[in-house]
Amino acid sequence: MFEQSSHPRSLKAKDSVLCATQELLADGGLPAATVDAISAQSGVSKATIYKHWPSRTAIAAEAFGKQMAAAIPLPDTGSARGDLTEQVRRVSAFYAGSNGKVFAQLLAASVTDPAAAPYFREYFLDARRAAIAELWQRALNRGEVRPSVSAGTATDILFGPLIFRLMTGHAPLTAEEADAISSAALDGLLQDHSRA
Amino acid sequence: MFEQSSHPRSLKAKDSVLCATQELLADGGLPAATVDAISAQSGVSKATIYKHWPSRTAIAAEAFGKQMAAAIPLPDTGSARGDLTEQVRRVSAFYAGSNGKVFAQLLAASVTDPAAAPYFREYFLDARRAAIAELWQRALNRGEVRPSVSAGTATDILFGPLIFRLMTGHAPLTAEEADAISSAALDGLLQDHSRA
Amino acid sequence: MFEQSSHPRSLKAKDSVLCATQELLADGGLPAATVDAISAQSGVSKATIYKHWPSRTAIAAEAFGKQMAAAIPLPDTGSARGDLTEQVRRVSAFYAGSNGKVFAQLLAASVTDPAAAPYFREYFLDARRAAIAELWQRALNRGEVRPSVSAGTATDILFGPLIFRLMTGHAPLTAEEADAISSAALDGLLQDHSRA
Amino acid sequence: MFEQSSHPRSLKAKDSVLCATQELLADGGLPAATVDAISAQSGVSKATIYKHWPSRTAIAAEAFGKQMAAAIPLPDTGSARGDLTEQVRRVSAFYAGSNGKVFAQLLAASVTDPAAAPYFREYFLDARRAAIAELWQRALNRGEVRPSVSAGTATDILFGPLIFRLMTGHAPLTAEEADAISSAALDGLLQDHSRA
DNA sequence: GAGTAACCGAGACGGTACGTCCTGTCTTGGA
DNA sequence: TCCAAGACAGGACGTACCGTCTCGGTTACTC
Repeated sequence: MFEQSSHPRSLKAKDSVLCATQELLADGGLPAATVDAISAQSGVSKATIYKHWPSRTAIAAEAFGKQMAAAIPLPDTGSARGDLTEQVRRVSAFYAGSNGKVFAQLLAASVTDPAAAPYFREYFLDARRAAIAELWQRALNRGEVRPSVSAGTATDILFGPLIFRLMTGHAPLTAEEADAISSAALDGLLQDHSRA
Repeated sequence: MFEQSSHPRSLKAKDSVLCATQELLADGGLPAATVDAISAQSGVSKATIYKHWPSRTAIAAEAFGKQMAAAIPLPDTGSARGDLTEQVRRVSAFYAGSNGKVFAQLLAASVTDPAAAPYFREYFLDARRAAIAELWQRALNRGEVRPSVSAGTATDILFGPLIFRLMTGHAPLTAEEADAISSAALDGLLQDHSRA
Repeated sequence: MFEQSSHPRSLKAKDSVLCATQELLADGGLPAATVDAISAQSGVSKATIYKHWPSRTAIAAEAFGKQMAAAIPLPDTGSARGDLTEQVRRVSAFYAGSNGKVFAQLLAASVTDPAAAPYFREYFLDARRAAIAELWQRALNRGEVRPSVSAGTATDILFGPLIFRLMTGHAPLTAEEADAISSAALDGLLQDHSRA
Repeated sequence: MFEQSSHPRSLKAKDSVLCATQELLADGGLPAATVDAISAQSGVSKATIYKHWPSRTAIAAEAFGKQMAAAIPLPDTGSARGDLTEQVRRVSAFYAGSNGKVFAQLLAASVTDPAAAPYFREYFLDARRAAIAELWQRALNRGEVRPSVSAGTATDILFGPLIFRLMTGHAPLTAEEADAISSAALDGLLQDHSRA
């Protein structure tokens, strides 16, 4: 029930590190969040940092993920189409902003650094995908979406294009583009009678 | 008529570099393709290498892109649905293999290294997207696909999910999954009368 | 009658530490006798260790000194020349062995770590020098040695060369070399007619 | 004849390093001469430093050795006794000063760091011992010293005691003590009638 | 053909970050 | 009251790679 660690200072150190990392990420993106810089800014020694995280990418993922957890609240418009359209728009806007840059750097770093991948997934993907899955299940119960399509597949189709554009920059992430994507994708995901 | 470059050695040097890089990529992925290693393996000095490319990622993009150019020939099944379904399957299979790993590393590196992004786009995205766009246009002419959806949007919806999975590894890239994606996506992209 | 110390654990802790340190020294020399390693091996916490010794070198000096106290018993051949020659030979042999290595490391560490120097002196030098001094005094009483030379100076002249060789390794520490040193030192370096 | 290195910058870098190290040694002794500090002070990167020397002790040995090469010129009083007595006095005075501290640290470090030992020997021992050997040979030719004693043994007997005292600090390094040592060593320790 | 550029290999170099190691202090909770 | 257990800051270590630079030899055009 309670934090029973015999050494509660761990918590203070972790907090300091995450807080310092957030500042560094905000200032200079992932490249600025070197372990040395985090150590200097947080007052936590490198050795301690490496006791808590396997790599700097993992730290950054946790720091940025926690900070961004509530940045994109799930919409509730009453309809699956409305919810999903809005959510695609929100995620697109998030990716388009300065946070999107950091997110992309983080995702990129997770590819290179296998130790960080689980952190990235935990702090960015899992919760969000679960929320979308719940939303999808509700819509399914209401008969709004095609039962043949799984929540995971739907999520990938709706948000994969945004990731694609974020990573390669081959197309903009404007609200119009977001709507174009969600509109085209939803026509295949929703039941016919739910289509616009 | 003849090669009239005043310094044809450039060409040999470029070739050597690209060839060496391909080998290094095949052996140890992008991390193995350090500039020092490329220089050593190719016999081309670092100075010369930096005369031809802005960064190691650019070299790797060009080397890997050229090698993979013909790895995924566009299908021609006679129908838009058939072509696109098959293409999604092929790309998915490519991503799932060992080359997909390198591709992911390359895409990740392009995020970090702005100088390499154009190379990545030229050698991986542009030609392929153009080909899909052409395929899309043909389908459009035949009335198989919805005119409201642009080729770019369609491409992103079909292949973005694969990129998403490749980068995060949150879901497998099997043929079944590829079909699930293309099937669900195409229902929104194709004209009603073309749907399965 | 019984162990009546108010904190008998101290004694046990000291013993454990010294014993553990001896093992570590035997296995890997001074570099292996890390405070963490000593703590782990002895089951005595670092805090407790630092209550008893000022530094790890001090621990090692005490541990190794106690162990080696009786390793080189003073000879008693009946004559000053015989005793001193034999003693130089014994010390040389000791230095030449694997224990000599540890001894050298300890002496070296004492230079760097001022807190350990008294420990080193207590456990290695004082008793031995006192013994030699006693031997010297006996010889003096018997008229065997020059009264103009103090016991300390004689000790330095006889054993300084061994230390010199041990530390720099510029010459071997064989029995022959030991004899050459003691012989020359005991006789003097100059020709008789050149002496003051 | 001339320095024909294809990369003369090596020399500048080496010089900078040695010069910076000398300053650091003068200011804070060997502990101050960390590789990081040397790098910072000299403007030479750590990687380059490690290309030229195997360890910081080696750098310090070379830097300090070169600086001190001429610090103790060999005396020439006309007699072996005079020369050797004076030389022992000079070396003792050198050891007693602040440079002696650094010398002791260097010798101590050479024990711990095998890679540095050759540097120490080259820059401190070899030349000096060779000079003494020459002096010894001259004295031998003049019949001043015993032919049964080698130059090396004589050197060890005369200077070993100084090293011994320098390292352990068990006795002072005053001029009087130096004279006591050289006098006793040159004459021998035993009474004439006790000698073999 | 000899002269003269541009070009190239080789690799040293400064810089930056890495991840590891050990020390000596300090804290906590249990015996 | 004392201790084991071990977290922690601090700081040096030696390594890796980057991208720049300099050197001296070679090549291939020019005259």
